[in-house]
Amino acid sequence: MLPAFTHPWDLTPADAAALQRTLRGRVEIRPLPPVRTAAALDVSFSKFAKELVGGAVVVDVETGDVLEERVLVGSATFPYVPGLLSFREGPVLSEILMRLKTPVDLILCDGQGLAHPRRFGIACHLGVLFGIPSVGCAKSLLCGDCREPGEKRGSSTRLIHNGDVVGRAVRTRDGVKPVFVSPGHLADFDDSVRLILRLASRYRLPDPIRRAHRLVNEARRRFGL
DNA sequence: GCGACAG
DNA sequence: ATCTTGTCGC
Repeated sequence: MLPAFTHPWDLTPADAAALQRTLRGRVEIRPLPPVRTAAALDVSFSKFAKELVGGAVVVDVETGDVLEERVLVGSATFPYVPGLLSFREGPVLSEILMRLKTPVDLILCDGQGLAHPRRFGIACHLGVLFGIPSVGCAKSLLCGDCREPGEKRGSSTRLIHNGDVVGRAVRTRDGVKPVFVSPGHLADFDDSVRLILRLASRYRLPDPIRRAHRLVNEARRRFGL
C-alpha cells in the first residue's frame, strides 16, 4: 500500500524506505531507459545566514549542453548528521525538481545512493520520490570499505558494507582520487558507473555536478548569503 | 567506551 | 559544507 501524499517530501523516512523495498522487490530492474537528460543537484550552505542554496543543472547527456538551471533558497531546518543528509538537503532539492520545466531522465546526486548504512542515501530518496532513475556520486565515503582502484581512468573496485556490495570506487581520471558511485533508483551498478564515467571525462567529478556546484556557490554570493 | 562519519 | 592565501606541481 503506497502512502498518499500531496508533496513528495510528505513521505516519512519509513514510508520512503518501505516504498523502495517494494519497488526493488517487485519491479524488475529493466534495462535503464535511454538517458537523454540528467539533472545534477547540489547545495551551498551559508553558515551565518543558516540558509541553504539549492540548485539544479539539467544537461543534454549526449552533447553536454545546459538545458536548464534553477536555484532556490531554503532554510536549514535540519542539522547535518551523517546518514541523514536527505533531511537537510532533500526538501529544497525536491522543491527544485518539481519546478523544472525540462523532462529529466536521470537525477545525479552529490552524495551516496545505496552506499548508505540503511541502503538509502539521498540519491535513493530523491529517485524513489520522483520515480526517476538516479545515481549517487560522492567525493568521500560514508560507510563500507574497498580496495584502491587501478591508477588509470575507468578502473573500479567494489565497495562493500556488512557483506553487501553497495557501490564502487571509480577512478574517473588517471592518478586522481576515486569517486564513490552507487545506484540510487532504477539503475544497477554498471549503469551507474557507465553514466558517471561518461559524464566525467575531463575532471574528477561529472561535469553536471561541477556546474551545479558552481551554480549554487555563485548564487549564494550574489544573494549576499 | 571507542572510532567513524555523504554534505 | 564553511572559514581562507598562498603555493606546489603538471
